[in-house]
Amino acid sequence: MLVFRVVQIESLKIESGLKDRVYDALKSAIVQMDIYASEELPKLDERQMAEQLGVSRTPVREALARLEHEGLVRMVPRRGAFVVRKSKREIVEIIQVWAGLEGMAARLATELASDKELASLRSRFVTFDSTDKASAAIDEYSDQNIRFHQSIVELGKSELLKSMMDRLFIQMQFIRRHSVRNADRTARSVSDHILIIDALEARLPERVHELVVGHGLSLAEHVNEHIDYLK
Amino acid sequence: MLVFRVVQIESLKIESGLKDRVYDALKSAIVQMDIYASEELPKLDERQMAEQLGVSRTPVREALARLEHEGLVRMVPRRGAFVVRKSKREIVEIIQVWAGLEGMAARLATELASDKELASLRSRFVTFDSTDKASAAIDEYSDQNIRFHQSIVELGKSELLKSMMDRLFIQMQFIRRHSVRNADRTARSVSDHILIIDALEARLPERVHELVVGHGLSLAEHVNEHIDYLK
DNA sequence: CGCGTTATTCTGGTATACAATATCCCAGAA
DNA sequence: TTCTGGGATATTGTATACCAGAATAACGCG
Repeated sequence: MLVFRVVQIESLKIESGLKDRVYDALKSAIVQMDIYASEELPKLDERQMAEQLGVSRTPVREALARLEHEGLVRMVPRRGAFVVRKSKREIVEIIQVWAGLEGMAARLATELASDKELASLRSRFVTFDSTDKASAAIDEYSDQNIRFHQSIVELGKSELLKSMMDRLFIQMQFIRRHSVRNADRTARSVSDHILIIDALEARLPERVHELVVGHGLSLAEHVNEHIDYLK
Repeated sequence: MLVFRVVQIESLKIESGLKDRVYDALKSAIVQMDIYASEELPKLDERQMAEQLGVSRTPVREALARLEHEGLVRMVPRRGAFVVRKSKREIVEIIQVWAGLEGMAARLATELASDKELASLRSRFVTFDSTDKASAAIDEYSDQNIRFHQSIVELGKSELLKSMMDRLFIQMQFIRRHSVRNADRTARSVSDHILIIDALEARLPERVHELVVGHGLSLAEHVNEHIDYLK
């Protein structure tokens, strides 16, 4: 049985230690990698990475452990760390969970978001795309799309919700780069967004929840049916 | 003559390293602690714990890092690791997220659960409580209640969903021990469960989703209004 | 006698050393 | 020539050593 000493905690200072910088470096490196390009899984060498970053293996291992917990990396005992390649099923699960969480965020937003915030949401996302969706910048629309969903999360005003969705979002980055830019889906997406904003302004929690979840699940279904480069 | 079958070793290999055992030991120790009993936060001393467990500090630190990531422990740079005490707001957020995920699980279950599984769900959870809810075992009902919700999660058949809810569940353990056993809530809970099972059997995704979410959120509200020992 | 300053100690963060084991290559036999 | 087995090598897992900063105690000054 473990015995713990008891102390009083006073200040909670937040310093970004070495391991955090290593973590950030590794994460961005991993996200940048094109996982689905080669057949072989890239292996992450601790020594090599430590040397490249100019630190010892210790913070590298801590960073890898965090990345493993977030699902970006798999550490096999005595074998090393590997970047994980998600199966289609796993990707679909991620999107489904995302949908559930975003739905809850939107639901909470009907109680917690101010009129001003909702007005801002509408002005930022409705005026822009609906007019010239067919024009040029599909990438720009894609960014806009992401910002819309992240705004929804913000309006839910739940730190936990936000942090969990951030973690899932990292995983979705992989897919986003490859995701088909489907004009049909884009159009439907825009109209869905309008419906969602309407329901938010009408303060209808159940309806918003259902709209957001349905919107998210349609993406899951689309990925499940049309994305074939995933095993 | 002996013939050996060729097996896939990777899936069978269950090597629990030293850090995993340390992790399990720490987690159970922390969960057992009564966090809200004393005013002071227990501090976790790395050296002391390493000595008690007969290992070096390294695996202890790795275990602490994992626990921090799961939200049970907070590591303050150069100050040490502390068991976290959740604020009421954080508890409410946990329950809300839980509700969102469980709702999604139930929704998925309307497509993925077999008739047999749903029948089993009904037989296990309806017959039992509705008759003698006022009788004796409130604790037993509480366990039954948990099993019901975990069954819902299982039926969603999403590993990700399950793992995320397991993590949240650990956090809720703290609260559960203190949670008020309210007869009124218990009664409503039972009838809610019946409605949920009905909707599952009717394969109505939106309705099940809404029922489960509503059920979960009612707990969040209850905690928010009636639990005062949380700061 | 009390408060502020400084010195010591204690603890966590990082680096490094050691041990265990998986991988790889080559030699020898079928 | 190919397959198997054993050893060399490389890499991870764990332990220990060292360093920096914070908590604490001791000391001196008002």
